[in-house]
Amino acid sequence: MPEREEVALSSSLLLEDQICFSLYAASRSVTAVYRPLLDRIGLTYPQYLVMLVLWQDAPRAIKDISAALHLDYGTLTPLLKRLEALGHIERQRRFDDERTVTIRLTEGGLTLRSEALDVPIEISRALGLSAAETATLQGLLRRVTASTTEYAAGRR
Amino acid sequence: MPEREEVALSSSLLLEDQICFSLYAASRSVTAVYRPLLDRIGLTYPQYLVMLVLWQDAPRAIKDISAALHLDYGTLTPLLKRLEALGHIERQRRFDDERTVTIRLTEGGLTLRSEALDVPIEISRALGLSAAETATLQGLLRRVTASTTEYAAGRR
DNA sequence: AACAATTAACTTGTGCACGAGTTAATCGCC
DNA sequence: GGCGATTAACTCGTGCACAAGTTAATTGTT
Repeated sequence: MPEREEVALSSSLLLEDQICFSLYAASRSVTAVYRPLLDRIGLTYPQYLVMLVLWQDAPRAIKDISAALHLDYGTLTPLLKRLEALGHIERQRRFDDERTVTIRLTEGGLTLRSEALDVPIEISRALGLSAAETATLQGLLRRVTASTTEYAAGRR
Repeated sequence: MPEREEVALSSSLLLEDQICFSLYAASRSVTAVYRPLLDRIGLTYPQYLVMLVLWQDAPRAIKDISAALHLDYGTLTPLLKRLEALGHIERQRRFDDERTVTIRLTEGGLTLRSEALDVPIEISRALGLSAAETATLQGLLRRVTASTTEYAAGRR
């Protein structure tokens, strides 16, 4: 077979062998399921994630939202301004530390939560996994995130 | 406990319960590991995916690249123009069907492959999973992609 | 042969992600 | 108490993703 090159087993460059591609494809495909559901309440997927963080515990500093979602200010600052324009949140400088901006939920932002309650149900249906499989997947994904985060930190 | 609302078990809005977030976080974290590796050969991660597709089988129509990566023309057209500007690919209208644009590898695009050979090795090291775990993860991710794709198609 | 429908690719506009550089407030240290 | 270092947030520029609309070539139907 002269037209097929010999490569080391663990270094295949075939697309379907790359875990990264499965991850990337799955992530985009799941986000695509969220889109029409979130359209109904007027949020994008990253905006929904920020609201999840705030519904869990608000008011919070932007720094804390950043840490929870692993997103930097360059992403969050404009996103939070859009959420503010939508009337879901308010930003406020802290008295005792003028560097910090605190994000609080408005009345509207709080009541939006009840409209989002059925989103996770619909999503878990779309994933088509059993509870056990979901748990396995989540465990593996968390380990991947932890390993790669540490790996990246080690190269800094 | 009056300050903690009662919610149905399967519809938690807690961030850490959302599989989607684990998926989103893992995908971005893995891409972050690729970034410095791909910087060395001057590619972004999506550009690298396109090159993987082409190294596997070129020349190909843009339509085929789109199908392989589940990316639409709005993403691919400018990306391919950048790869062309880098000298890795060439675009060419097909004689027998003037609608189709065929993408072929240049000499430079072909030799780039050898420089990319050690990327997957480094990545699999960074993931920190055994071969068996990697296989399990990939299997679950593929099922998620298949289920969600079908689910989205059913709502069209 | 004529023409409606489909198809491949492109364009435009919006919203992430992220790197790099900037600003202003606070902290640490002498 | 003063001053360099750090920190929180912002800004700017690039490159995806994706929806929606456009264009030109091809196909299918009569």
